[in-house]
Amino acid sequence: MTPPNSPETPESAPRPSNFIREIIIDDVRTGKHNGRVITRFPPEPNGYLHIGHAKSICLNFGLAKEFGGATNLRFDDTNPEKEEQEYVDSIIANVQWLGFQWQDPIHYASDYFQQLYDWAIQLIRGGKAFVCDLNAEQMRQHRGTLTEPGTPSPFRDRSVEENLDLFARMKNGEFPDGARTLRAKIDMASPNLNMRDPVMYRILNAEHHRTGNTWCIYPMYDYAHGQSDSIEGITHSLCTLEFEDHRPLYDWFVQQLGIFAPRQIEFDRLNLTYTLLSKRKLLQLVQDGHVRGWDDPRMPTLAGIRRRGYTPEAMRNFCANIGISKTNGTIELGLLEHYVREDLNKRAPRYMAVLNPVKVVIENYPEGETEWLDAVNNPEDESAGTRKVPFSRVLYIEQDDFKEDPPRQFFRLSPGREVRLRWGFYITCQSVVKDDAGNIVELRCTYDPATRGGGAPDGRKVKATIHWVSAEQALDAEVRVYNTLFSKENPNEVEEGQDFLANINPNSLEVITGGKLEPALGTLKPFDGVQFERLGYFCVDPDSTPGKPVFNRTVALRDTWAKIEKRDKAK
RNA sequence: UGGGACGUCGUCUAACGGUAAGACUGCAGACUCUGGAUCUGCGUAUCGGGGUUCGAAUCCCUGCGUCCCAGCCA
Repeated sequence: MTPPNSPETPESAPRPSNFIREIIIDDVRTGKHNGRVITRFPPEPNGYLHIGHAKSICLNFGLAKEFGGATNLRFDDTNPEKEEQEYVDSIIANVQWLGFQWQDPIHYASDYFQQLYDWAIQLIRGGKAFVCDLNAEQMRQHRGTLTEPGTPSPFRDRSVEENLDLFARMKNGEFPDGARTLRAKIDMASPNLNMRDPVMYRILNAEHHRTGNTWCIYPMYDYAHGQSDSIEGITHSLCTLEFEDHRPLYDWFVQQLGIFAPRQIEFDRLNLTYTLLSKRKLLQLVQDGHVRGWDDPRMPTLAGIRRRGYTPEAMRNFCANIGISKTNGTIELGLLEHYVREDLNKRAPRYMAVLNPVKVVIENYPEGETEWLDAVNNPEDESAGTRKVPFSRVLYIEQDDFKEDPPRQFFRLSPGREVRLRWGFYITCQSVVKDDAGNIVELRCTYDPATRGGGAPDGRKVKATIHWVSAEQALDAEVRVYNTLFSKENPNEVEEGQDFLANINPNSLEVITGGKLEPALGTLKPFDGVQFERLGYFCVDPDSTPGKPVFNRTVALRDTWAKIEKRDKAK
């Protein structure tokens, strides 16, 4: 197999394997299912997809593709109270954004409601299911505990006829919500709680986003999932570790029904430092206004990271390399950022932008004059070409790039020192202008016309190259700089009586309004990703308006100087 | 105190009875018109205790630790 996006990269580094892939290799080798591999990605449409889902998507689609199979997209829509069309739409868009194509058509568990109902009747006829009149509280009491067996429902031995009648009446809407359930008749003494006569159907007079009011009884996950897999001919049904205890039940239904038996295999859920991957908690962040929405660039949702500027390629590389196992681990955020930088470094065009400007006046440059200098768009990609950047007497540079009293390893501009302006000239700082309060308002510099383009004919060297923007042509921009949403590696680690909200990082969003951009940056479209030289990768936010661009910082560049500074401060 | 699963560098993953390997991070250096990128080097790990074996991360026993399960959620 050839990776589609990297023709120059031979398959030198073999795709990392994992235990599921080994199982499939073995199945294919032994001719199980005639070598067919069909997987599925089965989200419940009750929220937005997040990075954890990306791992599952990459696994399912990746494996099927590798073995010449296919992957179904199936919505597990068996709980109408929590599910909405909005979520269906966003999930479809997210899967496509990640770059995967499912086998047509899109499936829904709700497509199988009638078949599931018919199978339930079959189980009733076989004495394998019964209608139970216990309410939720009573059922809990009968279930027993982790250490004590349960006790059978008093309704367990109803006749087949009575069960058939009652179940039909449940379906016909004769009973209120919660009045009765249909339960599988398995083993109330099983050490696995899932096998203690689990509920198959509950009465729910709720409108379903697809089936409307056709049904007032809805199948439970355990009853619907395996059979849905079976109907679709799924060969390998991959899910996360918490479903291990459900596998015996999954197998039980399929076996009792005598239908095609997929194999459920469980793998570890993704955890990321400084990040929460729980739909419930993400929903709370949105509803309580801690973030600006599901697609807030600080959110770990796919909509959020897309807006943040993370690329599908980076996400796929990340997922392919974190591995699949059964260990409960936590990936460091830095690893994700590594893959983002790696991808963007190859592809993002470079521009110059000054986020915290200080004015520089080139004293020996003529007033009112502008010249256009050539700048390389991407040193990593010659085909990206060059562009013109205006240079004039008044410029902006980054405040951090000047220190009146430079510390030992500071190479940038300071009084009397010469540095290079990227793609421009060598300049030397002659004097510093301050206001009455002592704040620096302006740097007076001179330039060397012989260094045009950045080279010195006499061969003299400078230790630093800094970025800059010509004041006259500069575009004003809002730049949103993001930090982690939580200040703790594990946001769930809290003191007694607190919840994860206590760990929200108050500095997760920093809005810079006085950013200065080189003019070429005005031609970009929303979601375009670029590098601001020496600062990081940024992308255009959809909040941008024609006169007022808004950028999001995707991820900062690795910053050796910041590291030195931090270390020195710690001393 | 039931059942299910899992313990390998700081983190994640590999090694399938035969020299514990890779990635990220960290540190040091080279190079550089981005203190970017790239390149080079260095470092740290088999949960504990027994056993089987010529040989154990791997098999067995035992202890310890972590995660999941008592929804008419998925």
